[in-house]
Amino acid sequence: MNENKVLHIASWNVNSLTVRLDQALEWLASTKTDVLALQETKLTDDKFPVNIFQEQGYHVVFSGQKSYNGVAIVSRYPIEEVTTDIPELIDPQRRILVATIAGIRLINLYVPNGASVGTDKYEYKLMWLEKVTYYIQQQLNLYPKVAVVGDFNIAPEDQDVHDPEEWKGCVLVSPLEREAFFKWIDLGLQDPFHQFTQDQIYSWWDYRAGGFRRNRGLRIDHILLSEPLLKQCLACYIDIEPRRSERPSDHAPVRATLAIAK
DNA sequence: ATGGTGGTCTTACCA
Repeated sequence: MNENKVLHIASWNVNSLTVRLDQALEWLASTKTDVLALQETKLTDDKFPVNIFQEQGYHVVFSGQKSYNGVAIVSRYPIEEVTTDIPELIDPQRRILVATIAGIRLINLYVPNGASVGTDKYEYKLMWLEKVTYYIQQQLNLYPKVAVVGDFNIAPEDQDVHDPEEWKGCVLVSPLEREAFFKWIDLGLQDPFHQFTQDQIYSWWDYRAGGFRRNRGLRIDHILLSEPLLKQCLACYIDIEPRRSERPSDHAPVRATLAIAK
């Protein structure tokens, strides 16, 4: 007899794992999340709370630095073939963490913010996106099941922006950033989000000026799936609840449910 | 009303 099972994967920019550790643990447990990609942990590896996750029954890998950036993967399933650096990009900033979990090549990214169009940080973002494109292309050739998840710092379309006119041409929505996003789609990755009916469109709201209260948000956190994984995708949505918490991250987690054969 | 908030070995920088 065949039993249908599911895998819950998610991505969440926690903006300091130190501050958000209890929230993350509670959210992991209450949502039955199997695999969680974290961004902006802001922790050096020696300070990562390995034992706390292990005590809760999770495997964990991480790549961190002091004060800024930092990525991690928390998983109910064993984590294999871990990569923190890609040959295309020599970078002290810890923004990439790749691993194989339950037959899925999971690429966890914290894409540079880009500050504002025309700055050095914007140029770094475009360069970073281009280098990672080559890496993703290679991974798609090596693995049929690829998930690229994380804080992309790109809102792909105007429907992902609360006020497209106000944001027109700004960082996070500029044409060159969107072009980079759709290059990844052209490689064979797909964004399942708009294939499902959504209550919440946005994944990030600026802390300033009552951004969340006024729902002035953008959808910049994503889960992209290769074709074999897309066929297994039963749901994809943003869980706004953590953003309502006391002392929240400025990002809400994005989730996907994947059917797995048992 | 052209700002604001929040995080970090803080008084500057990042988002």
